[in-house]
Amino acid sequence: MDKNSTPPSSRSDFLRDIVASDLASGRVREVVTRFPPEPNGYLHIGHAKSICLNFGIAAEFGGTCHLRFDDTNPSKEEQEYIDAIQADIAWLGFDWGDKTYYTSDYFEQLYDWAVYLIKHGKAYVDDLSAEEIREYRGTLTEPGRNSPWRDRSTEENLDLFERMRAGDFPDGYRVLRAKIDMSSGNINLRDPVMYRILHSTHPRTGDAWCIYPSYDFAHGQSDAIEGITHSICTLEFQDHRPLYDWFLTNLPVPSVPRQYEFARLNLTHTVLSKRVLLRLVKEGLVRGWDDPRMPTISGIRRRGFPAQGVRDFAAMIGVARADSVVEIEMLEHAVRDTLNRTAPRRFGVLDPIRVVIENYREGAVEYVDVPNNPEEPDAGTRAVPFSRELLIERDDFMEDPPEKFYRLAPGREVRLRSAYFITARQVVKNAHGDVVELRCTYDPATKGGSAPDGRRPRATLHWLSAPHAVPAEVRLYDHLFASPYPGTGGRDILEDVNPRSETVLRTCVVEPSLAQPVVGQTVQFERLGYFCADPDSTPTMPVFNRTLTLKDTWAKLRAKTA
RNA sequence: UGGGGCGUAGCCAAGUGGCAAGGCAGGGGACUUUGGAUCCUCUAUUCGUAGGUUCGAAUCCUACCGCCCCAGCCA
Repeated sequence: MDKNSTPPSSRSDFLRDIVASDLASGRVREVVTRFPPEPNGYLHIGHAKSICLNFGIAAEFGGTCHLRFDDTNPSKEEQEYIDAIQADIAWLGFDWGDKTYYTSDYFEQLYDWAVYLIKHGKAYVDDLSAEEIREYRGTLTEPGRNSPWRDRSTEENLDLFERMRAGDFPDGYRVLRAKIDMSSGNINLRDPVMYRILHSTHPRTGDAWCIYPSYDFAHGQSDAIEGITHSICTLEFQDHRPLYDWFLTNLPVPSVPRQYEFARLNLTHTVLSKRVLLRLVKEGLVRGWDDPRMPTISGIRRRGFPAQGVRDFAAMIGVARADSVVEIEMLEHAVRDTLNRTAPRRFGVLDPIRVVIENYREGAVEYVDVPNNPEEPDAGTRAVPFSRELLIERDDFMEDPPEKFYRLAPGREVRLRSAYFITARQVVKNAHGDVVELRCTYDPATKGGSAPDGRRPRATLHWLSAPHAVPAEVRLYDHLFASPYPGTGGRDILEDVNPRSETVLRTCVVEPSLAQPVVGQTVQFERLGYFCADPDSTPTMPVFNRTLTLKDTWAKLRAKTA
């Protein structure tokens, strides 16, 4: 197998064990899973875990995975989200063929099943108000009480339910409830609401309905209709499983799926709550759902994270039932790992300082060959212009260098990557004492970056020919939340937003090959990190988002010393 | 004081009665035309705690402790 596509580990986990044994025992012939997003927001990295799980299991066991929009609440759902969700899953690299479903496609069948339960005395129309229902439900430690409407006749229930559908009542006027057990220790079994009245236009069914099924009444039956074998969801639905099973055993469903739960993803320095994400967008704290700092799929895509890295991350963290918070460094590792193998190397200087090579012929230009990716020789080389006036990173020079600083300093020789060795001869400063230019000399014998006499400079710097350098804007990103556990201090979580999560640099320069970058392509600026061309790029000003820095042991050393 | 879950290293996580995988993070070193990458190497006598069963327990039993979820006409 190609090392570039080797999964981090072909692991087994409790879900794969269950699927394998169901297949072995013949309980199921073929595996059918589903990813069931509600189209009320954008998908985030937590959904990516679920997507990789559901599509991954289906693929590994030769089954199929459906995409089903769980669109039972038109007051929160929009077509924009339906479109974005599909784009995100496709980008992640999964293909659901023609298996696109909507819970709303089953509204008629669900309605019929509700009537079926009424006829069997297992559902009733309740006239209690929302508040009364809450009161009658009891508490965690006290049982609930039966609604006075619980024992209506079948005829009356049928008539009322029909009129609910017909639009005879305003929102919230009545609900249809399952008749189960008001004293159950499991609150979900205390006569859960099956249908509520909602005069709201649905993105798909328009105004055809004014009653909508609840999640509990829709999900299991939708699974059954589609022949889902393993209905995988997150831990908070554990308490709903008895209800999920109750509907399936009390209804003439075509198949009997089973629900399994796993722990949802939590990430340090990150918030994965649709509610909070929506607020960040609505309150303008970020550039939108696809802001490069957002943990949304569209955000990390714009940031430059490769889908492969996200998939590797999902495989790396595994699946279990214990609540956990994964350190974001793991995600970053997976992303760096794939980018290291695949990202083309380029030169970019974020904070340029001028270097004049005094012994280099004025007006001369030569092109040096630079490897596109040392990790992959087949990627070839490119020609980068070199001339008398260069630009290097300001951080790569120190007039009075501390110990362990190996880069350029007065009198010191360093290598310019793939070009020549240069030695700093003189420092030019302005009236404020700021270094504005370095006068250097080069050794013509070191062309290509190696010396015939075998001497080897301690440092290699990236560089640009000043007259050929292309101005660019670079946006530096850091964690959206500085705290590893945002929102835990009793503050409003939005107060924890890192004010330095985005830094815009407008005086950067990049090599000529990046003048018209491919938007969405991530390259490595050598020695700096990975950068992805942003859609905000214009023909005269490319814009790059810093995906991640390279690991920087010098920065770490310096921080430790300071 | 009801119901449902979960506790293995700083963080994920294997392990299902035979003597604690792996990854991330961190430390040390080698190599290096990216202070990147790569490569070596170190980090749990111990599995929430206490008892018990057994030749043998992270795995079985008992009790206790801690954490998470549930009282939407959200999903």
